[in-house]
Amino acid sequence: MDKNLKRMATMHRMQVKGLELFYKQGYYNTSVDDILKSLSLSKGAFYHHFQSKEDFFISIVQNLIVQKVYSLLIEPVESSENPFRAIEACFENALETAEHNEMDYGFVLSNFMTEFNRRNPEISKYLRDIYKVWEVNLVTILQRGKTDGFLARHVDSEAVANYLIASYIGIRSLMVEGNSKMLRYQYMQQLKSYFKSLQEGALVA
Amino acid sequence: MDKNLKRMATMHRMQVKGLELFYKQGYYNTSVDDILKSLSLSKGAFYHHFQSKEDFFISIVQNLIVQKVYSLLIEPVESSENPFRAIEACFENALETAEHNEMDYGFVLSNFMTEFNRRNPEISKYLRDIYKVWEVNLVTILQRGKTDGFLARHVDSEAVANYLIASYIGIRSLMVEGNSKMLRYQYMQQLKSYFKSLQEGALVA
DNA sequence: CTTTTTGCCGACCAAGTGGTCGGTGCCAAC
DNA sequence: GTTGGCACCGACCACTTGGTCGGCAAAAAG
Repeated sequence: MDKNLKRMATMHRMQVKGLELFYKQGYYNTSVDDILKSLSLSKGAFYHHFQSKEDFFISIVQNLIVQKVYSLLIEPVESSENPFRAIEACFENALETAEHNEMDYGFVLSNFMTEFNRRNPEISKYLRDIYKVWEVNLVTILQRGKTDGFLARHVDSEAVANYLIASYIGIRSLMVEGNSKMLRYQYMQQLKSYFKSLQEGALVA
Repeated sequence: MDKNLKRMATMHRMQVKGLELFYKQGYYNTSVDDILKSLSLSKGAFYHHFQSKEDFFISIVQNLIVQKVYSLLIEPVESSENPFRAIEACFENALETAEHNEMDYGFVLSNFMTEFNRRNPEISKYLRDIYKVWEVNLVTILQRGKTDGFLARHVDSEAVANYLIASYIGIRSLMVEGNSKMLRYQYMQQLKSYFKSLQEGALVA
């Protein structure tokens, strides 16, 4: 009965190494053999567990990437009174994690989104759905921030959420080029400045 | 003597089609044959003009991509009194162009940057240099905006420049997923709100 | 103890990949 | 008009790609 355990273990090993290499080198630039070689496994093992390279990647998205985004960008934001402080803390932490990652290749989600856009609609859809959850989560806590008096009522929560997501994607993209500590600092500084303009009582015009 | 003209014309045709396909499908996912086939040219023609696929791509960066970024994001910003209005107009126009592009695959520069990061340092360098020029240009006009009294003097121009670049990269990334008109509108709205927080006389704390 | 199932092996395949090279026809210079 | 150079051709090469398949050892089921 622990055959099933072994099965799961091997699959998981493949997925973890797969994500690592796909993230590092890109999906199309990483061969199934690359992954297998670095795990000392055979072609047979791979196609015994997964139908195809594409099927394999989708399982990675559902099992590993979803989880990553949730634990790094969604859950940390959910519980706090002041949404600005919650988002700041979450982003600061996420950027710091990236900064201390020796081998940083950017925001996983956005990298894959770029690679698969209109080239593989099915995979794109899975990735887009993760974005959607993130966006909805941000909108929710921003709305709550309005009723709690932190955000000015005229502010468009969806617009703010998308602006936040955009800036996060972008800064993660820039950080890969190096100088990430400075970039993180500058980013947090401007984020706070931006948040000021959304506060109740900020000058609007 | 118009042999040279023909040479240039053919090379240019290859570069234009090459950029189109590399942009659409990615560099590693586009073969030299793909490009040649869609131009009805032969392998011989290609390797007569370019040393390698990599050399070919570098020539595209230097001849086409640099020019694109300059004319879309650098030159339009240079001449105006109010840097905020200049940047707003420039970004609005750039986003509108992207929006009306039937086949939009995101911001060329950032897509390729993602694809080549740490996988091909030489190409990465060429791309990074273009970013640098963009950043320096933004810093310059922001600094001028300070002496002209548009920006508060305590504002960190470099931080603002990077924040602007990040948000632009990000929103272009998001726009590819569709709904780009709404995203552009929301983005411009938040950009203006952010700019307010940088004005002389904005509440700081 | 046999039989079936299962995780895994690795040789093999067709279809590409980037790149080479001997050749061909055309245009310009003499 | 001969000749030399140049743009271009396309068969060919070694190698890699995603994917298949018959087989094998070990564990589970009978």
